[in-house]
Amino acid sequence: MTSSTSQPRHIHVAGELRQRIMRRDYAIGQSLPAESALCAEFGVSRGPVRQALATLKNEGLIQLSQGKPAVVRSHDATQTLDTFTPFTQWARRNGRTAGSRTLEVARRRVSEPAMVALDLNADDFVVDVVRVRLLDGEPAMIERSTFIDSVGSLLFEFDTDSGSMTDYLASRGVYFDSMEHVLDAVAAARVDAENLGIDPGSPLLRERRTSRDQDGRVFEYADDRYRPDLVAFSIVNARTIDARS
Amino acid sequence: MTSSTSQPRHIHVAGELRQRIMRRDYAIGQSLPAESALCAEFGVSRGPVRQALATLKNEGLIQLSQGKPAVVRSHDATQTLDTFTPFTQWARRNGRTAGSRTLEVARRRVSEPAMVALDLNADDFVVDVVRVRLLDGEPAMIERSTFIDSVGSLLFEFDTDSGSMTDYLASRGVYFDSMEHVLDAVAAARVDAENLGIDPGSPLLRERRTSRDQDGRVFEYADDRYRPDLVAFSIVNARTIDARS
DNA sequence: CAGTGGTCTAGACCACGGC
DNA sequence: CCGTGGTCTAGACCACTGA
Repeated sequence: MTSSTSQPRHIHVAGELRQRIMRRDYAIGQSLPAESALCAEFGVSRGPVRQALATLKNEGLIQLSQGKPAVVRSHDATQTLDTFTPFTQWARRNGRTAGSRTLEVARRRVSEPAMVALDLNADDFVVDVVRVRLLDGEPAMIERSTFIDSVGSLLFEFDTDSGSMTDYLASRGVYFDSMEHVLDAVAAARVDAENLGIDPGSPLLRERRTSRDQDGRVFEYADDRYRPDLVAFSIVNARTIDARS
Repeated sequence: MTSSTSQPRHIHVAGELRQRIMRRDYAIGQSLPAESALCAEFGVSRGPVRQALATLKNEGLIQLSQGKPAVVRSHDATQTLDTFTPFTQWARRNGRTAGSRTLEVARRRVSEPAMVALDLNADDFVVDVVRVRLLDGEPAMIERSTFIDSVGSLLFEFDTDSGSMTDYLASRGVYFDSMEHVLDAVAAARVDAENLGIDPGSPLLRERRTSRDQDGRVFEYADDRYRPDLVAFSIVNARTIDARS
């Protein structure tokens, strides 16, 4: 009877340990309890415990090595693969307020790059959403999302300035299951510059994203451009627990 | 008696499946054999098979879902967390030739940003290595690495133009175990522009990297600047097999 | 040397997918 | 409905760590 109705044990263990680490119960460099101790404490076998530790390792929180217990590496999971969490959630987690100013929501024929990414035909319709995203009130990013028609049509019933589009889509049964990101740099176009309050030609960090739902279907293509003085991407590239060769 | 002396079974299974996928034995969208079939074929229990599948999922090669076998998502693992493999290896894997033109290898007192990243004192010595990295003969990136003294001193016995610094360090017992990357964009400084053959002020993709060895010690800090017209970072952000909350 | 994590097995139960 | 993957257990062996 630990907490909610029925959560997989390894998730519960991971959550509990993550909380302790972020609460700074352990100093950086300090060891976690041995696996056997964790098994005893949580009343589970080694499987779930090891799965939980693998999760924390992937989040960059701990360091695993053979022969000795896991060691705390970092107190916050901000810098993670999960840095690619949706803008709103990311801001909230970092104690900042996210805002949004919608420039347009339009149903139209698909553009060239989106057509390729979404695997559509030239005469297919899509829904484009262009928004300026604010961090603590300041323009930090300009986001150009293109959704396949079936998903995009849901957005006309949604106030795109009000909150998290991700949460809204999830409530309508569309989950972001995996995303593919391509990162590079571009010079700010005139529109970009005007909306972000910077000089044309100054460097922007660009993220082009392809999102898939739980069934592996691509449903979003996005071109996001960030002001590098306000936002940077941080990624922990821990050798995956099982990738060695 | 499958292959080498004694390789963990899950690594062998992952390698075999990876090879089949990249060899295009399965079309994209096609299902892999069921876990039970894989168990039978490789003569192992479900544990190793599932660990192998988790690896491939993390590499973005397959899609896992409950109730049905894994589905092939991509034929090549180029776009992976492992995109952060060392430059030389990355180039080789993509069928391109990597080159290197060393600008300097110098032992000197640590610079401000490296001091912070490496957790050193202002009067500590480090070894700076500045190189222009070439792709098929063309300048693609300028790399400024700073190594802690004990590691950097190894580099004076190494021809930094000859091959992979990573491989060389590994041969001397220094392994890159995990790295932390911060990505943003900067305008090309005059030096950058000259060495990369571009205009000053044009946008560059910057990667600042902190590398740790197998014991979790930070030993390298690097500031790499890429020409965005030649290189982009590609990352697959699959929901980790065990991270759900 | 004893304790630890890395790996593996055999068997089990459940929730979900598709027929 | 049966087969699938998601999860879990109990027990085992080995390689490595550190006193």
